[in-house]
Amino acid sequence: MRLTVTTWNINSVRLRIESVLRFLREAQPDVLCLQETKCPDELFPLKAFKGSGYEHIVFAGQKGYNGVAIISRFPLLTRDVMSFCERADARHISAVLGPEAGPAAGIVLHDFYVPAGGDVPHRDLNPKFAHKLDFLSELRAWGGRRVAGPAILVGDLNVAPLEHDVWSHKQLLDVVSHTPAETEALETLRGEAGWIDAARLLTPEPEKIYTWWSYRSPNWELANKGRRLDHAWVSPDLAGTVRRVEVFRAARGWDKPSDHVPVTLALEL
DNA sequence: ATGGTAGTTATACTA
Repeated sequence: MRLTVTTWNINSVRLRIESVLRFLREAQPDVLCLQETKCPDELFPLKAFKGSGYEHIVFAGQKGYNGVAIISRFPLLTRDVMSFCERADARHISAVLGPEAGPAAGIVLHDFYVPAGGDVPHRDLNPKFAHKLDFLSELRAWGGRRVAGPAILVGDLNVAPLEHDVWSHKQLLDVVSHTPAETEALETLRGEAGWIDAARLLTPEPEKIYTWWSYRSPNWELANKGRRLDHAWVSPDLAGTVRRVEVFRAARGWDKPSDHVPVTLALEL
């Protein structure tokens, strides 16, 4: 079977609910993992998904900031939420695909939203950057222990780890999301835990891949000063099943867009 | 070299 899992930082699920439904109609992934839903649980737009074919939804939100959700065609088991840095931030949710998913049953889905880290890339000057580095350290401590059995980790990791994950490696070396402190931390924790970067498995460097274009840059399409902040990783046992990683760039040009676009991982199981 | 935009929420804050 073909299993498709999309990750998308939606930057307010309520404001962009019509874009979410449009994407589901057009791309029809099996699972959609959202970040930055910016929505308290009691206000999550569950009813909007009724009748859409996506009846299995887990979410963890908070007022105003952060928030993650997994929206699935297949039943989801064992919703789990981890907290990092001793904060109540809604930055992770996981679930397991149920028996109805056939060959995909039992795959663990992790949906992450890593802190953006503010503007100044120095831990002593910027508590938000310190929080980001601490979050990555905790992710490293967690990842090494927990990857056993088939698993997929997706999300807005807010780091563009490789040289060709940004429009200009040299110009972004001191810009938060591409500093060596972040890129080395992310690559180290990924490697130690054995996660495979699915996008780079199929599209190795030096080909550029971007999934985010700043709101602050006019003419995003022409300037194309993007970064690859959104990732899809698979456990080693799934590496041989990766068939496609698609960046849905068109969504950046939709009305009232998110600054991130959907990224869809396709596995043949 | 700087400031640029967007969302939530109602004032700064986060990105």
